[in-house]
Amino acid sequence: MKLSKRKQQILEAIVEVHIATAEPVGSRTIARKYKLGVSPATIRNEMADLEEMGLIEQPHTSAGRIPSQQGYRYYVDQLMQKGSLTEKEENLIKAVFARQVRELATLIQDTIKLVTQLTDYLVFLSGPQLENATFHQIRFLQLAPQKALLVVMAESGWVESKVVDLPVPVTPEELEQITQVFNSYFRGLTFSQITRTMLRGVYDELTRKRQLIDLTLEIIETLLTKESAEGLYLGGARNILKQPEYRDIRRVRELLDLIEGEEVLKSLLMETQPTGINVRIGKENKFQEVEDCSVVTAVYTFGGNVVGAVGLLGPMRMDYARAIAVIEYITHALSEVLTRSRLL
Amino acid sequence: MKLSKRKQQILEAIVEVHIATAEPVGSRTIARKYKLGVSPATIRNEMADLEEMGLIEQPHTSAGRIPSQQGYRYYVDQLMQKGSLTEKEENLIKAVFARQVRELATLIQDTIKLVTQLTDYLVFLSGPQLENATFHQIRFLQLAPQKALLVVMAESGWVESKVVDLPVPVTPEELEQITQVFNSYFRGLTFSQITRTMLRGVYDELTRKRQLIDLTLEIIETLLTKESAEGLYLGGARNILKQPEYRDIRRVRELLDLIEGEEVLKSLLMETQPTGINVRIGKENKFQEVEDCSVVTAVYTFGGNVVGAVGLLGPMRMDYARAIAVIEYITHALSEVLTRSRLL
DNA sequence: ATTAGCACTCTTCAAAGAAGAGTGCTAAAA
DNA sequence: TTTTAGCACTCTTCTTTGAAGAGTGCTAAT
Repeated sequence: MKLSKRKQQILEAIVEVHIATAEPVGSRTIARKYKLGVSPATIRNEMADLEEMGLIEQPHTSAGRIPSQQGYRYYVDQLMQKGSLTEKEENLIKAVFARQVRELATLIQDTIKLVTQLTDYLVFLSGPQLENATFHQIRFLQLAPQKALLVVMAESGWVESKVVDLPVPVTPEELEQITQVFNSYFRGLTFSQITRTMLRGVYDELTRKRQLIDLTLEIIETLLTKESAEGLYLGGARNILKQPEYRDIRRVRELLDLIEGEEVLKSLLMETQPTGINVRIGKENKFQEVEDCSVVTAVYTFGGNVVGAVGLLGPMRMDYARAIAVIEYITHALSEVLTRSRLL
Repeated sequence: MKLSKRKQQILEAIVEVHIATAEPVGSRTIARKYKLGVSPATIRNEMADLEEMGLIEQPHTSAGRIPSQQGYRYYVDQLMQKGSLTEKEENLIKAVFARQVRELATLIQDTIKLVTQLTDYLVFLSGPQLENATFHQIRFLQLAPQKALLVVMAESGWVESKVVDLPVPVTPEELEQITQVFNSYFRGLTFSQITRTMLRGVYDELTRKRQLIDLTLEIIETLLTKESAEGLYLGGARNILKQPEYRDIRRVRELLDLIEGEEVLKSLLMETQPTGINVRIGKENKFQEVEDCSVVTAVYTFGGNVVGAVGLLGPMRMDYARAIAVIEYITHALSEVLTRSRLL
């Protein structure tokens, strides 16, 4: 779709003013705020054209115009200036991520909180998936005749374990045999090649030399409070109520349904393309539940592999430039911290 | 506070009708629905008395009456008939709890969902605390010169483990030494006596005899997706919007603040008295944030010890009889399942 | 002690009107 | 041919008004 320079300017003005005010934008407002050197009447003519092209629409006969879904799309693809964070904001992010990271769950919660502070949208994040990690080995630690601890290790250094209630009494030799089988068969494969689901990372902080007893004590403590690395993490639900779109309680209800349902948000993260920032506007989303919302997502990585995604959900009238800038910065920072701290 | 039989009947009528309708209750309504054998005028006189005693109040000069906080309290303590679940509802609960429980997290989520279906209030639940469990032993499994898996066991059978990055290279003998120290010093003490925090349970299902390899595979899978046993679990936020009290977006905002804040809800669960059902009405709650809400909580147990609590939060105009019945039934059922399935 | 009757108060709802914003069209100007 | 001033018209929003309804408190009669 080709637009004259002036039509572009007018469309941009409509989108930007509407994003800022949540109100329909009239020809006078544009003439006043953006000095295009033409009168409102001329702008009106152009607006009639833009409406015919489907880029803007009129809520009712005598209101200003609001961008249509396609209008937003054109804006995002062609007109929008790349946004950036203030130095202060970047420093805030760096400060949070510079802290020594003990627990993956803490890191994720901190990230959510951070994004919550930086935007007024719903923040959602999928915990690291380990599908593409490489199996290293398993080990058994027998605890009782019918009870053992199974330890799973990935080549990256990730280790996880779980108690197994054995169906029958088993000798150490039998356990050893199973271990052999696994380790010879699976070494070097990714977990997704072995099973299908794959999550959870473990790591621990370094402490001083001779304080091994203290350390052990501390480990017991953190062990007992450790949190999941799977599933969906959320924040900012309260923020989104600031948006005038959510003045109607029904919209809020739909939003809470979405949040409690989880599946849609998970799918949105799953579908995220690994390259760049994904922007889905209105009905571009496959899910009916979010067809009047927009979603900005991007993946984050560990050692170059995609392991999860972060998303923002807001009204179509979202500040795309800012949302994109925040998601971009955060996913990069998160990838870096994750890789650096070897939490996976 | 002594009330005549008739005043009691009138107060009960006001509370019950108001709970059902969310509207102020007038003298005529009471005369019509409850056959007290007196005219509206008489009821009006009694209502004037009840108002003077602080049990009911008038939103404005010419509206009906609504119960005051003290009115609800009197109702809950003196007038309310004990509620009960329908057979169908009890069967639903039994059906859910009869399923083989693999994961503690799943059990908790199921419980929340259940209560969400049974009431229209916010459901919140604290995961099992293990403070009062008894330490049994620890074990180390060395994974690398500076890396080991620490396994912690409680006498109840609970086991948890975590990878430890050792600050310096350690010999197996040194690890053995530390193990000895811990096991001799701490055996028989509760975790709260040893450290302060204490959570997380692990268990696994029994499978068939020779399928150890399959089992191991499955364990890897579930291990990688295991979830936290700590913290606060929530549900039913969407439900509570059905309450007319939450037609105002500001109330919803406060509610979301409460949910995202978590601290207040956690405190409410912490403060729950171990005996019976706790009902806190309006300002009886210490927290300003919930001073126009009511909270019904009760603890659940494992092997006789209190390990967590379940709560319902709703408007003061809550159906107390039902809320209490649900919480009572659920906490008992949960305690029983937990103990039976040895998840802790 | 109870009740019928009634004046009074307050809320809620709908209708009506005024104000304001913005458009589209026409005819004139550039 | 493009732009613009002018103006009638439409639609929303806000305020006012008035009527209807619910419920009370008081008084006097039962």
